[in-house]
Amino acid sequence: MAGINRSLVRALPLFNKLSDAELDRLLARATMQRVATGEAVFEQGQKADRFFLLLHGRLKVTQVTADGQQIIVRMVHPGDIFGFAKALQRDDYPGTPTASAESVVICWPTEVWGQFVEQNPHLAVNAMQSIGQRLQEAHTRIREMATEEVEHRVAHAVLRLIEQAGKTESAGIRIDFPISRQDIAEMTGTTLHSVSRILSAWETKGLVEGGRQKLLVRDAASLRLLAEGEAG
Amino acid sequence: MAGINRSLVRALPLFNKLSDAELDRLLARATMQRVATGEAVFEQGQKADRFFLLLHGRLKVTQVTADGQQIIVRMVHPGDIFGFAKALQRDDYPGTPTASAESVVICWPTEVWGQFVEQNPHLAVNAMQSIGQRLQEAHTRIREMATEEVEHRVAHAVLRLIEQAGKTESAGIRIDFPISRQDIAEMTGTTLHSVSRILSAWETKGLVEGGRQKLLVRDAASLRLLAEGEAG
DNA sequence: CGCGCTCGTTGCGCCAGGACAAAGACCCTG
DNA sequence: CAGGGTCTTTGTCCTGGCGCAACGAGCGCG
Repeated sequence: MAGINRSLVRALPLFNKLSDAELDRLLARATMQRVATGEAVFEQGQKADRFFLLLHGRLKVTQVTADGQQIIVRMVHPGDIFGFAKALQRDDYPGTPTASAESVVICWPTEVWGQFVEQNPHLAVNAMQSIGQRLQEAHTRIREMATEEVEHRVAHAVLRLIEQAGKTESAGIRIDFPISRQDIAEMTGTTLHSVSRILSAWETKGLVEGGRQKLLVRDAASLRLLAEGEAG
Repeated sequence: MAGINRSLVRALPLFNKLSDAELDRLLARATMQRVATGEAVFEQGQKADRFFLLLHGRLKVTQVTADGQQIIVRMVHPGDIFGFAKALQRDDYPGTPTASAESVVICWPTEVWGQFVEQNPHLAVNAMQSIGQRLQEAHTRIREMATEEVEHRVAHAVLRLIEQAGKTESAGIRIDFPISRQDIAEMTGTTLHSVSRILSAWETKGLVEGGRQKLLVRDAASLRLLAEGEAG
């Protein structure tokens, strides 16, 4: 498909052991797609006929419960694969990936996955490592939700965000995409109100600097202390 | 290795596309090991040099937090692989699998994994599906912990247990291995006390029947209603 | 067969944090 | 630059469920 930046894809860990020829065959089956901010790539419950790779931008994957509550399952960063339902033995997508920022994805029909793995075991190994890491993260989150109180959980979430999407500025580290208090609440299993209170308190202490859909971490070290230690 | 029940292994979904010859080569590298109740197969933090398959019995995988709190990450059922850290790009085991009942495991050196996947992509695909399901379960648990209150979470946990380890008896469905209130608490992110209160209440309503390390579900349908619906 | 240990039950007080409410602050649009 | 929508802040109240404490019950062991 014309338009896909081949060297960008080439550099992804997921494809690190593929030959150029193999990569080309893979890209030949791919389609590129632009996703505007606020738009969903697909919807929860929809039949899973494609899987995706995020090239640019940022997505948040949400799930809606039966009673309408929403949670953010994870963020998708550039280079991540998502919409992998079929390979995970599901017929429908378990969540909805929505663009938090202007994004570009490429996608393949699900059949392609099986075909390529047969010919190239490395791909499966790499994908498994990537899914394995997601599993680790999920377990970490479960542990946090079970044992830590809200302020610690929010601290951990923010630290994770600057790790995965932090851009160093003169005043500190900025989270590189628009994120609301509501988003952070849905990532940590609390309410918008509690997050707002906590961030305000941190701002008073000089740990962070807020703003509409913005967050700048001034003092990551103190935040880390707060996240780990018992004392605030 | 002598002593491994080949037809039992043959029947596992994980190996469903392997030829008999391939299976034999795999088993040739395996070691069998008996694990007594209460004993750990390995310890959290230990260097991951082997991976495992549970043949018989039941394991609970726990993680301990820095401040000493414990949670149950998941239960391992017969046929499940565990201790997969290396394939997931970790050097050490993230948790401790402890036998809840007399168990038998087989294990391989981690190097074997890479070798076999190269020769047999199906194995990778199967393993990925299995890990994918674990990821789904983890997300489900995260969603529950974020949105549901304790009684609902406990209901879900118990339902999951009878699904994965339920033995139908005349009076209802029994959980087929010793499980304490503390265990259920660690699975649902609450305290032993709350679980005890909840189960007592259910017993009064005739939904379950308790006992020391025992649990019998008398009325799974009502429990399911309680887990899903808003009303108790 | 009685002693001790582990596991389970239950009562009570307290508080983190959720629910509700209302008022700013910021941004886009016409 | 006025108006409306969205996001955020902050206050007040209220409750689920945790912490603490003490007791009861089943099980294994000498």
